[in-house]
Amino acid sequence: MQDRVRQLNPASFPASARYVLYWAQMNRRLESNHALAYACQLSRERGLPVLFYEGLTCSYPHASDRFHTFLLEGVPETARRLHHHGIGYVFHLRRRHSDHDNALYELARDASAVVADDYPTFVARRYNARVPAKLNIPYFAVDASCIVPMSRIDKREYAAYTIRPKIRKLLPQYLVAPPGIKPGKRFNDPVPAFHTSVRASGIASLVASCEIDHSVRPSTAFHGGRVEAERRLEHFLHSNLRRYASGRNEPSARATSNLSPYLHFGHIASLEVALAAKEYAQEHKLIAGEFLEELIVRRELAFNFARFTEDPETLDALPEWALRTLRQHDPDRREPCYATEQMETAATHDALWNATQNELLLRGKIHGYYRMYWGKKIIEWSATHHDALRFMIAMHDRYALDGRDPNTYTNILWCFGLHDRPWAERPVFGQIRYMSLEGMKRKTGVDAYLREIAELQRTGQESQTVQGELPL
DNA sequence: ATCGGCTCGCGCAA
DNA sequence: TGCGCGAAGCCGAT
Repeated sequence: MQDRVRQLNPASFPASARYVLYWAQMNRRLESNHALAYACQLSRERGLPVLFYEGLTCSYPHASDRFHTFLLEGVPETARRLHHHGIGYVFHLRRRHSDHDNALYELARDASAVVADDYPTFVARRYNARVPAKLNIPYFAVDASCIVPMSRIDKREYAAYTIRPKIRKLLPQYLVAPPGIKPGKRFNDPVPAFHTSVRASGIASLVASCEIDHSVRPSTAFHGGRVEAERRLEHFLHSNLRRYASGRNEPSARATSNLSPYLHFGHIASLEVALAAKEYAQEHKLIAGEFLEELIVRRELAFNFARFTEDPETLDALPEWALRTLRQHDPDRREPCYATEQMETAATHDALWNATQNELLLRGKIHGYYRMYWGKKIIEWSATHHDALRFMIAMHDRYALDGRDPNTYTNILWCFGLHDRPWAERPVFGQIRYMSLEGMKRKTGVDAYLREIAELQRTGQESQTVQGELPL
């Protein structure tokens, strides 16, 4: 556990306190959560109960019905499970910009310590840089997101091939069930007035009452929450794991896990998914290697990148050769060259690209393989490389349920050469790897994907099954 | 249908 | 210091 815990301020424990406070910034689950387990460990050592705090504000960029709905859909189940374990729960919904935004500090006043997520992007990164110094109680950040703790890799890795042997070597030590949730005492205090009770039937009206962007509708495909995450994992294991290796780069086969939104919102842990996939593969004589490579090696490479990068949202983070070649080709003429509105509304000349953009607009996620194509074409059609990067990040921030994640930035910057190698020089891209529509047509079922997305656009409904897949 | 070249630099072996 | 090889490819030659 010590590999996962960092105290981010010099404060010591106060003489008296009412609880240990767990601040669920990213990991909103009870299961397979080293951070919550650490809060429970402290609570046992100090004979205190645990209070689980989760906040949702209207004020972060691109707050919308899509993100609010997904997050709120997880809240009733979280409340139920916490109650069952005797852990207190405060959920604070800041609906208006004028509402008070002091919940964490108010709760910390009666706390013995704060335990938060060690997470290298988005709000958690900013909070962990700012908040600990303002508290006079210990503030611990716990790595509950990676299987091999980020602290075990001591430098920024160059590519998958350099981190892979390190992870393989450490994996036996960490691919094990984490400590359980046993608080030192049951939480019995009344919850503060700013707690918001959420019922599944009330989510739509709650979302409507928030000062957020109501034009970004909830995803057609993904509902949030622990129960939904577990259901998708089961579905993946039974229906898709055996064809993952052959079908993962065939979007119309729908052979991937679709767990990235749940991993990002912390409804499920990659550790649980990995253990479940390994066990299922053993029982059913399958090979889970390719899936585990994606889930562990490449995901943790992304966390390693974000952790060791000053600002993962800029091109500065690229390797020297990529920066050099991009700089050289930035003045190249783009043909066509689209304004961002034209791309955002999926109105380019390229039907496949438009479909990937529509998938993002409607589902809130693009299939991993087509997302590379999506990004490469944005580089090809944007006035500058800087514009291309800004647009890709903005699209994920605004529409993607798996956006703002280390994986997001790594996948986007991969399109600019990160973790990749140079290739034959060409206009606009320089030595950055190029991808073509012809390649996509040759290697994937573009027509089937176009039909699927067109159907989704027409009906607003997901068609439930494809060949080889069991009903969800 | 398949193959090699494209091109840089990391990390290990020596 | 030398050498093998790498997150998803392209392209032209055969």
